[in-house]
Amino acid sequence: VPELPEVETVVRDLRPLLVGRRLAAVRRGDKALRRPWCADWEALLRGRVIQAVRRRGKWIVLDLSGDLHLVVHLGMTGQLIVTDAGEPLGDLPPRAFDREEVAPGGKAAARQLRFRDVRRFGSATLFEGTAQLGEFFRAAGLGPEPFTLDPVWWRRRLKATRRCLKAVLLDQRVVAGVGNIYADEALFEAQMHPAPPGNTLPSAAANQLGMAIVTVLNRATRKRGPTIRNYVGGSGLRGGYQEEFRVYGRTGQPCLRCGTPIERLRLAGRSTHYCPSCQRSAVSGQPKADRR
DNA sequence: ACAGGATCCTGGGGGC
DNA sequence: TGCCCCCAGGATCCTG
Repeated sequence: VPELPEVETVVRDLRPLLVGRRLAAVRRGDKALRRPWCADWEALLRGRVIQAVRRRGKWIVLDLSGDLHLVVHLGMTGQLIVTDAGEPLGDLPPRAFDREEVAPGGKAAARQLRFRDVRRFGSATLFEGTAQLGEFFRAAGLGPEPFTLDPVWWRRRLKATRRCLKAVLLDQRVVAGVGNIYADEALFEAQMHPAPPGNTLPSAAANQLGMAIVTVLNRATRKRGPTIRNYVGGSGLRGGYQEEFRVYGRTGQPCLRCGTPIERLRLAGRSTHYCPSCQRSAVSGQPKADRR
C-alpha cells in the first residue's frame, strides 16, 4: 500500500540508480496496463536520458531528456524495481509476473528498470512537455505536499467541508500523499476521532492535526527506509512492516498508549482503525506525552 | 456543489 | 487438503 513514505523511499532509492542513465531499450510486458501509457511510448522513451527522479504526492515522476515526463503511480501493488539485465521476471520475489516492463539502463550498467503491478491499480503515463505534466496535476486538483501545508489553507479546507476527518485526510486535493494507513496514524497521533465532520474542528485542533500528519509521515519515511530498500531490491515488503503502526491493522490489539483494544469502523468506504479511549472526539485531549 | 458509493483487479486469508 | 468467498485499496466515475 504505497503512500507518501513508501513512494518517497522508492524515489530516493531509484535516484542514484537512474539519474544520468539512458533508456537503451524499452520493452513492454505481456499484459497491458489498465490505463495505457500513450500511443507510441516505446519510440518516445527509447534513447532518453533520465534527468531526475522525484515525487509528487503518491506519484513518481521521471524527468527525461527532451522535456519528456514519465509519471508512475504504484496503486496498491505497483513496484518500480531495478534489476540486472536479463534477469527473468520469474526469479523476482514475491512472485513471477509478466506485467509491463520498461527497460532502461545502458549496456555499461546492464541494469533494467521494471514496472510491475500485480493488481493493476497502478498507472504509467507519458507527458510531452512540462506544461502537459503540470496540466495533469492541475486537472486532478492535486493538493499541496504535507510538509509545505499552509495552515491557513488547511484550516479553510477543513472548515469548508462536512465530510469526516478521515475522508478529508484521504482527499488528495486537500493534501497529497496520505492514504488509508497514514490517515489513521495521523488521527491517532493527534488523538482525534476519525468521524467528526471537518467543519466542527476548532482552528487549534486543525493545526494540531496538520502537524500530526507531518510527524507521522516523517517518522514512517525514516523508519521504513531500510525495509523498503529490501523491497526495492526485490525481497518483499514484509518483516517489521506492521510493527511501525500504532492503530492501522491492529484491530482488537491493545492501544500502545492506554491499552484499550483498537476498534475498527468503516468511513469513506475505507476501514478505519482508532483507539476508542484516546480518540474520543475531534478536539484532542491533553497533548500526548512525548515518547522519545 | 458536495458527499457517498460503485468500480476496477487479483492474491491472500479466513471459514468450512 | 481444498475450495469458495470476500476483503484490501487509489483514483475515477456515477448517483443522489
